[in-house]
Amino acid sequence: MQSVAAILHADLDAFYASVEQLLDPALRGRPIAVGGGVVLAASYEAKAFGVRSAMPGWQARKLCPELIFVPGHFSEYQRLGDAAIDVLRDYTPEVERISIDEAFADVAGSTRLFGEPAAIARLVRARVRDELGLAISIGVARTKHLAKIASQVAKPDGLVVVDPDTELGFLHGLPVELMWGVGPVTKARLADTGVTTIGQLAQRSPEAVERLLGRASGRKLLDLAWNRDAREIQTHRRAHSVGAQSALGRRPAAEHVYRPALQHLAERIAGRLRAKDRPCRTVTVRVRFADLRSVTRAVTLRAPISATATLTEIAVDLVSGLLRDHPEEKSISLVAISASDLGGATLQLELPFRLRDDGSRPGTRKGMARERADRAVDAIRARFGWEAVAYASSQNAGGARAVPDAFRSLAEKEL
DNA sequence: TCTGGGGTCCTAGGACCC
DNA sequence: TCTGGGGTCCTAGGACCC
Repeated sequence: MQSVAAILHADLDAFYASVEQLLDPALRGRPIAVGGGVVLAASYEAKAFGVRSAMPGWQARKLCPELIFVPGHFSEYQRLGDAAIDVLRDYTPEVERISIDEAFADVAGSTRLFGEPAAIARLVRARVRDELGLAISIGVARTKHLAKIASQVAKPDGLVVVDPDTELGFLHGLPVELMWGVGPVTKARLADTGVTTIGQLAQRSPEAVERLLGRASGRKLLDLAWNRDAREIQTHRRAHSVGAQSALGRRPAAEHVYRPALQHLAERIAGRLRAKDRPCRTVTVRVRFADLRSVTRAVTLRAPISATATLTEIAVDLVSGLLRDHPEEKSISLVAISASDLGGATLQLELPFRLRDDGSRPGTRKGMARERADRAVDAIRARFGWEAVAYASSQNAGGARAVPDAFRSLAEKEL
């Protein structure tokens, strides 16, 4: 092997639930779930009963009658997640954060200062335990994919180092669903052809796997099965899309239902676009019907937009068109907006003939009014917080079932 | 009692241009 | 007069990840 095993994958164990047990000692050792109407996260004690995230609250209670629901300390999750990643950064700047509780790190350049990768992993685990009170599992391997699998195998609260000389032996004994990109559907398709382990997958011909899973997915999966993974750590990743969605329960497919919901989503999205100066050119909406089937509609504009009112109007138009195409659907259970085709972060100059957000020329009465309104709202929110002001029609759009906005923010990626 | 929310990537087909 | 094909952009749907 040419290179050493110097990629770390670090993953905080049952993160949200562990933070709650850290904050309240009475919760330690007990089955708990963050959330209420729906389980946002579960402790290991709750998982032992079959409780999973995204599970409806009533179902979780049925599986585990002693389950304790806690509302969640979202700002603490952010603080402690950041702090744990910062521990990794003390050993290398080559850190790629995947989510609030998970990151890759390349420590190949750090061994003279801090010792072997495995020693660095032990240091990180001990410091996260001592300084933050949290368990973090780490996998160490030559590639990202293998490090990620190793950290999964290491859980709970463990360390697994995969030696470059024995990596295929380690990999091939494991079930296929541990691989990145193998979910329930792919797992079932593979099982139909007798493949349940990564080793069995590796023995299949490329043609057979590509026929089964498609060209790109098949190749990718076979590469991973042979640990051919050339991906490097990416320290600065920017999002390619920004979206938001809102579950509605079961509501009539009528404008008085979806307009306020879309308005609220558009506010959140357009605010993020303006904050990073990354207007979007493509707007996609999704509507989920009562039977959980969902359909999408998209439009790509000639000029990029970031005004809340414009995004709202486009989304409302797309959704009403979509519903006209499905007259048989009388109720909807979710609406979503996604903004993509994002512009660069460079400041846009006021070119005289450039089309504005709303398709009008700059300086028109409509365009100027929208800009003034957005700028005023952005400024108030920057000073007094998001809740300080709302566009009239989006008030109370969330409803009692909604997940708190603070929870949503945790999953947002850097724009 | 009925199933969250924010993202990425891939496939297939059509429109359009050269 | 008929047949062809590649490339790009866009839309819709789906699988997957955390």
